[in-house]
Amino acid sequence: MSIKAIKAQTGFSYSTISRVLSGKADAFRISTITREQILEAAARLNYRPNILARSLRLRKTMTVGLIVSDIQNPFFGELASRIEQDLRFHGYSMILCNTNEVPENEEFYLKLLVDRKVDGILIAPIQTAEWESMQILVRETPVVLVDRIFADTALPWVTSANVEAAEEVTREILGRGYRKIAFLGGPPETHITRARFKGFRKAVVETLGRLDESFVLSKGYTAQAGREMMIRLLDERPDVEAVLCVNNLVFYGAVGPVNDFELRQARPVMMAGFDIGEYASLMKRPLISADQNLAELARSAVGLLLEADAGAADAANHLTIPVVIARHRLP
Amino acid sequence: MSIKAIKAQTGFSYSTISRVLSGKADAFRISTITREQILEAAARLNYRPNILARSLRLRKTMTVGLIVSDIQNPFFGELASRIEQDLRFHGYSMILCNTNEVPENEEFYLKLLVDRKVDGILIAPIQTAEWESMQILVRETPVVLVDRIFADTALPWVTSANVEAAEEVTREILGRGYRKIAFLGGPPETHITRARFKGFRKAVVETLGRLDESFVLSKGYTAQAGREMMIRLLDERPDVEAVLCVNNLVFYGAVGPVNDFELRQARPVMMAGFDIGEYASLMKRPLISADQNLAELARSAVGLLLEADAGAADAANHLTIPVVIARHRLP
DNA sequence: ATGAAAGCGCTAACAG
DNA sequence: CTGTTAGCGCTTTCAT
Repeated sequence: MSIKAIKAQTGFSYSTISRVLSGKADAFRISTITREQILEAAARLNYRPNILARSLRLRKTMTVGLIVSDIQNPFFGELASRIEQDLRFHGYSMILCNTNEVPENEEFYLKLLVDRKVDGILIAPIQTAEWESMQILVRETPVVLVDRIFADTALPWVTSANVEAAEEVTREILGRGYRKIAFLGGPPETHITRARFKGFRKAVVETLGRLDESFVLSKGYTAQAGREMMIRLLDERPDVEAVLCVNNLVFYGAVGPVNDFELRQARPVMMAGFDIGEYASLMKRPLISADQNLAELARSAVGLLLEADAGAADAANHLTIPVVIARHRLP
Repeated sequence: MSIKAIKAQTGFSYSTISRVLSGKADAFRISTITREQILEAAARLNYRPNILARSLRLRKTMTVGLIVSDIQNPFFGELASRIEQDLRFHGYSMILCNTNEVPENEEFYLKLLVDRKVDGILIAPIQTAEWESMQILVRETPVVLVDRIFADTALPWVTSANVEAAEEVTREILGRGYRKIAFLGGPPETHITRARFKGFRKAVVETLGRLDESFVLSKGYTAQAGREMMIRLLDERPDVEAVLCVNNLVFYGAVGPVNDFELRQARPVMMAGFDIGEYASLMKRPLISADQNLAELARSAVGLLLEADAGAADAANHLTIPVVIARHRLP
């Protein structure tokens, strides 16, 4: 009823009105007087185009979906925020979907987004490989993986230099004289845990000759998992001197038990983790954080997706972003 | 092209196919054999309805927008997550918009959501009153305010019992013998800051007879603001004994300076704040946290919105949810 | 129990 | 420079 209303007011046709309203007046050399009348009527009637109708007609929604596993995690909060800003800069809106680390939700949202005819999907997947229905959906809509990725896939992805970062942090810990060093991981088959453990193991094996398996735990990416792993570790290996946590939440979960332990034993435990970022200032303890470059991760992911959307040949579509090591309260 | 494809395969008409596919087969007493053929063809062709077309036709998108000020804040992360779950339970999707505490973005997103024909909007506003263009937009789409609200508005809202919670926390601090107690607020004209300060002042004045204004600061809701306020407070009133922070981020920003101060002065400062939640376990310090009931806040907000969407008479549409006081590392 | 046809609001040939 | 018209994919009277 809306262009129609302007038509009723001004007497111009659908096409002319549509042209003026979507900024194509110049291209069609619409007369100034006509433009003015149309724009005036539009303003007066408070005209707003119906995006649904436009999208249906153009087969383009100017919307992309972002699927993350845990929006309560400030890491994903920042990632989502940055991606949204980048997308908005390019004229796209974002629909944010939160799977809460539940694999079934991943399929649900993927379908939802495809049904909504989004122009593309960014996903930090929970699952460890392309599942069946994903294969089908992906044929319709460009998908880019970010942060968490599948090891072997033709899909474009962008992730951090996880192996290198974990190795560097571990070497730093070893360089400070700690020997009994543990790793608290997420689900063992996930890319992030595998990559970070790989770097950790490399540094330990190359420095100490061997890795003591009783120092390696893996359970999940949540604070709850971190807490449980740490309690178990301190119980089974009370001689532990340092620990590397696979992500921020595992670190946050582990801190409590470590604090208690230190009080009882009067001996500090060195802690390190990924993406502690700002939250390092809450703690009085020394710590090392490998902070991913979220700005770059977001920018690259959006870049890859928009390229894919524009139908670009998938050239260099696998990107790895360096990680920055930050030392807190350390000499 | 999609119902059309099934039509081509089965020979049935648009109407019959549409009826079967949208579960109205019983109502129209479509014969079993027909249903089977249609469903079989749909499955084979991997049919998915075009939501855009359906929404355009039905004038209903089954989507609501949520506008928050800072999605990097785990508080809003949890709020968004809970609201999304509740909405999903009722069959709605959610578009999440992040204003980053920038007022202009608020208007931008409000327009965007209205243009997208969302069925309703939930918003935790930055601004302190209904601004002009909001008035217009709101005529088209139901809006419910959550957490941050406007003091005097006919719009439905749900918020926490902020005055009472702040008062209770302050009395608890005073009851523990602290006298020189400060308040770190957000922007002074915002509802949350006003309400929490009101409770704080009431407890202080009733207990001590008067409130020393040099213990009251207000700047913003970010960690940066919290840090700056705390540094200034410790500089100007180094005799301060306790501090109540208006929200979690202000608390997080304030912790660093307080830690340093305590080390220098060998005297502890009691800290309290809102919605510290899980993050309390990161810190070794005693603290008091007034934790909002996010589950209930989310549930109520969604309830009010769906009622408004259903066109219910706006009966009791202003809800206040109790807050829980949590003591950490305190006798 | 099924079909024909109109219309949601918009854009883009095509026509002048 | 402007207008006519078809059609995006779906739902829904109104017929039969």
